[in-house]
Amino acid sequence: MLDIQLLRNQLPFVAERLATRGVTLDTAAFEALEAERKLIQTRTQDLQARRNSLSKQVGILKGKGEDASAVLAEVAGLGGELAASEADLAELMPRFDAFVAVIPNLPHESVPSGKDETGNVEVMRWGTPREFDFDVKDHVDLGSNLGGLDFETAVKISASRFALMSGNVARLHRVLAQFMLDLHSKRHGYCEVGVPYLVNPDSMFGTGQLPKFEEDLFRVVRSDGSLLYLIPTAEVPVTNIVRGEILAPEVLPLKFVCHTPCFRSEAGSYGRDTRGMIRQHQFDKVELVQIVHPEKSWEALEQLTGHAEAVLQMLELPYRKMLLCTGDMGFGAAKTYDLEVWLPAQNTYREISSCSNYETFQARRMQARYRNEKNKPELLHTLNGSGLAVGRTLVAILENYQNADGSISIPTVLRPYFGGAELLDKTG
RNA sequence: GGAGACGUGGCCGAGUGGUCGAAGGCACUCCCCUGCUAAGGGAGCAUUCUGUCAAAACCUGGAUCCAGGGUUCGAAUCCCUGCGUCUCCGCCA
Repeated sequence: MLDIQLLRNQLPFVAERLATRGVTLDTAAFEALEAERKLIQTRTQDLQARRNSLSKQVGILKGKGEDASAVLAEVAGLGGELAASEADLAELMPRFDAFVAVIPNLPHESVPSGKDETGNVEVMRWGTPREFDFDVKDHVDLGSNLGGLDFETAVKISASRFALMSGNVARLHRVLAQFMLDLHSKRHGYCEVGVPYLVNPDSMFGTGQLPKFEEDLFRVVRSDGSLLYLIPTAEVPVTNIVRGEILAPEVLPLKFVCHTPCFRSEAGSYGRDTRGMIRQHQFDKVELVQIVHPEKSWEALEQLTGHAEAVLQMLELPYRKMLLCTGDMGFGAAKTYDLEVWLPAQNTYREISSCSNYETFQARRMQARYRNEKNKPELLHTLNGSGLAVGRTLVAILENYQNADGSISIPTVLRPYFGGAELLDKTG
């Protein structure tokens, strides 16, 4: 959420920055809401002040045993007007809040302007795509050959866009997650956390999924009618750890790593990436989250992105690092790097990690603060990034490490997890 | 699932409808005193919104004692609902 004061005081500037994202801020609508708010709120508060002071007088008079009927009559006359004014305010504020809640974050000044993904800027490439002297198979064929990837059975059990992994594929998938957790917790200084996979609407609001993106979520209706949502990313439960908290500055930065399944309805993506594991309703991801001092978030973004890159580098997977342009960034992000891994079967780079600094955008929604040098509560900055998407990493390993006979060489850093083995084949 | 108890500031804890945003204690900050890592004295110490202001500070006012409703001129205090915690029983591990 944006700072209300910024909207009030620098509306043209906000509108201009949002326009770079392709978002049109209805400034006239905001000004109308703000004018109405100011009128109704000040009127309501004046009436409340009057009511409070008269009621206090009643108490004083009665305490002295004197007659309070004159004051009571006066305050009685206020009742209707006050109730009406409070009702007006109660009607207006949700509209006001709803307006502000769907305004995206302002892009950082270092973010290039652009309409869509074609405006993204390649920052660097790492590694060289391998030359194959045989026809490459895609991960679906490779996984099937290994006897461990079965989408038909997954459909029988559940629905399309789910996968059934077994044997060596399931094991490789599990090992990848464990490798990432080990790396981030032992070498990069993150605290591993285990979190609920179902979260309440407040948490979804806090990180920005609600109210605007409900259609992307799976939701669960409980017997009492209340709602829980399946997490679309561990970012939601992990970042919400600090919701409503005022942290002591010395605990910063908080760094969490968390492995969870992620559930996305993928509404609106019909027909895209229908083959294979690239786009699933459920996928595993190891997420990095940092809660930092506001002056430290930009260096933290570089650091966090580097931690995600380290996974790719250690797995020796070629990738490129993209700086997203204004038009391609997510709702709450001020700046985002995407990491894209090379997929031989698609002959292209595909997103495998997205690392963002949200500055105060999520913290304001969550009221996540720390005590600053003046001992006053001040909003934190939040960041998160995939480190990495496990399903897509599995795809990348299968495709990049495939051999002519359909077996898969095991990346060096993973071999300890396989008892030193160097090759995965059907026998697993 | 059944029965009961409870939800107050960073923590503990008082508060039985009226000047309570809230006694007292602990912790913390500042000052004084003190020659010895102790003790004593004084002061301060919730959050948030709003008005004024270019802005900040100050100041004005509103709101907040789990949440949401209700009763009342007035609610931390009474009533209802929900959520949470604890204890006992049942159930399942």
